[in-house]
Amino acid sequence: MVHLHNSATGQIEELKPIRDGVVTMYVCGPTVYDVPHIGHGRFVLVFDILRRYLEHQGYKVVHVSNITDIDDKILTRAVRENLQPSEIASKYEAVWWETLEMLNVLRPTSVPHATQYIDEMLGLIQELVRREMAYVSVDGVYFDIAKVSDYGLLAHQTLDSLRAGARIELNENKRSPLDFVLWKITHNERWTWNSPYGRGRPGWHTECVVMAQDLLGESFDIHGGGADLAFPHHENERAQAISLGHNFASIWVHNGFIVTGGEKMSKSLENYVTLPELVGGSDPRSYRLLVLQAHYRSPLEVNGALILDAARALMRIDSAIERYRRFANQVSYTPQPNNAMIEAFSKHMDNDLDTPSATAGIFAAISRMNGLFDVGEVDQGLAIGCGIVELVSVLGLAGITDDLTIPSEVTELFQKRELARLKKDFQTSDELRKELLLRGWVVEDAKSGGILKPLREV
RNA sequence: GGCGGCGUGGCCGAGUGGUUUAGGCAAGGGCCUGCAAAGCCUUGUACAGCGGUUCGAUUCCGCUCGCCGCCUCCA
Repeated sequence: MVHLHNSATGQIEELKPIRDGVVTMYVCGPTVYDVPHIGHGRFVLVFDILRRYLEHQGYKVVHVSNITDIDDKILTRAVRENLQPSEIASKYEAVWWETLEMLNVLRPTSVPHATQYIDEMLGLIQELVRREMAYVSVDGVYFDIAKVSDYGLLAHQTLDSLRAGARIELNENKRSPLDFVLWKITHNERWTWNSPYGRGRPGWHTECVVMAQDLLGESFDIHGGGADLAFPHHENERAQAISLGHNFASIWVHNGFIVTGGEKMSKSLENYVTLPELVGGSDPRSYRLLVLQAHYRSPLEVNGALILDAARALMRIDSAIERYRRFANQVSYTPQPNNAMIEAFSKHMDNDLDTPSATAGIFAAISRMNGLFDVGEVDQGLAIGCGIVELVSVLGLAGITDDLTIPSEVTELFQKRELARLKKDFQTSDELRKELLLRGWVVEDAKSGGILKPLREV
């Protein structure tokens, strides 16, 4: 049974899908006005891992993640780059998907765009106004948070303490500083839509409510995003949905931040690193492993040295899997995974996605498998190795170069070296080994003969 | 000011009232090897400080110090 921490209750709760066998999950996606940074990478990886695990457990996962393609930041950027806002959005959305592909992140099952939902948003706003949950002011339509009795649920604060701490500029047009805009009336701006309230554009908090409910229904299982989205974004989404009498999300899942030098990574500081920079410089799986080795709700330190550490750890996984395959090719049966290890893995993952323990289990299994192969216990080693392959794949860590082809000149050089080595002509064999290394191939001499492996740069 | 979290061995990072105190990387030693690589074995005796509860606390409680996040756009 999968259990997850619910930000709404502060408790770890059992995931009880509304529909048997199907998990409906909405994850707040990016506003596409710039290249994604490693913070985006974390939330994407965390929810990708959750999804892969749920699918491994036999659930069908309906995974919706939006693209916010209308926002003040996009407009600002459009001016700066001298492009249309829609051009900015599609440009950075393209970068977004390219980067996620490098990270081996599964595409959501649906990717709604805010601009495709303007009519639906207006419909929701009108309904909120009709129910007197929202009011029309001179510069827009505002949601009246005082009408929601448990406003502050996700912030874990009372209305009074939220009010006391509010740092929002006073706005004469709002009844409470915490009221948020549903429809922003803007004249003389190029990217606006008609509405009963005047030309303008929707507020950010409305789009996710509309899109989530359109694609997942009035109630769904998981709503996720970064920890900073809990308040006010998710609070405000929830306020709108429950104002319509809907249950909305059952479990709210929020991931922790990326920190560098102990501080939250942000654009205003110099600790800002873009995702393409990070994953482009080395094996993109390194970042995924780093994310896996910390709990998703903890802050996570990321820097170049740690990425290198993870890359080395990845080599351990890869060479273990290569070793498993060599042994698997020598037996006449198809190995089956060791059950105990799969069960232990699931037990950890079921416990609020305890990926640190789950990955530790994989590394422990690698040691065991190697030990078994070392002493000739091939069958037991294969069962464990088979489990390793399965679990590594569940976590999205499977190597990209699994089915590698060896160029014929490399094979030739390798065979020459084997011969030289058999003749104990170590000088020649060492030269050939160097030659192969220059071509990107490593030779390891085992008892049974040389093994050719692609060179992995760290 | 309000709310929440954290301080673990060289680094990252889990976890737990006491049996073997994860895991990764790095470091030392050993085995294997023509050399290497990979692998295996092994060492490090960590839990901010001060009190309290307890037979026993890193783990529970209190206080102190330090750090961080949210309360505004933000993954």
